[in-house]
Amino acid sequence: MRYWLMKSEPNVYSIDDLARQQGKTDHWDGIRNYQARNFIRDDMRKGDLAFFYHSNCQQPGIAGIMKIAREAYPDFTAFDSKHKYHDPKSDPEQPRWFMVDVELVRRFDETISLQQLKEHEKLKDMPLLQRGSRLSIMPVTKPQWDYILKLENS
DNA sequence: GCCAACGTTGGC
DNA sequence: GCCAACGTTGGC
Repeated sequence: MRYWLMKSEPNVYSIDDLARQQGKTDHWDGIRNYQARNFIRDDMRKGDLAFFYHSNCQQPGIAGIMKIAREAYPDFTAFDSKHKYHDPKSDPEQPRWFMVDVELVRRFDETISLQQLKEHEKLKDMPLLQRGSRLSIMPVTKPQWDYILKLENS
């Protein structure tokens, strides 16, 4: 079982939006980066856990936990010419982009802020904290995962 | 809104 | 295959 961190801009799609979905489950669309795609397509498995990270907002940080509810399948928004995530280079015969389904496990009472994460030497190797890193889907090691969970109530 | 860092595109 | 130009990301 693996652990992940998945970024989303809350003004586009927040953890509250996920909480409002039927069964608190939704597809995670719009990944248009090859490294991120490879992670979800090749390495994510049903039952893996992921942090929901809010990016590009007033308080960037980890807002809660999700579970991977369905493994990778073609991102159908790429096929829709009217969709903002449309990519003419992806077609149903040879899909370029993939998505998974996620299910909300729980929201944190308070977001674990990026600033807070930066304060911990134990987390300094996370891709999230690397200078200039823009990766939107990234693996989290078990020690990192456990360490971050302990920050929740500190 | 600014801007540094990064990924992608496309001419050559 | 190089690399300049461009678009995007995301913290601040």
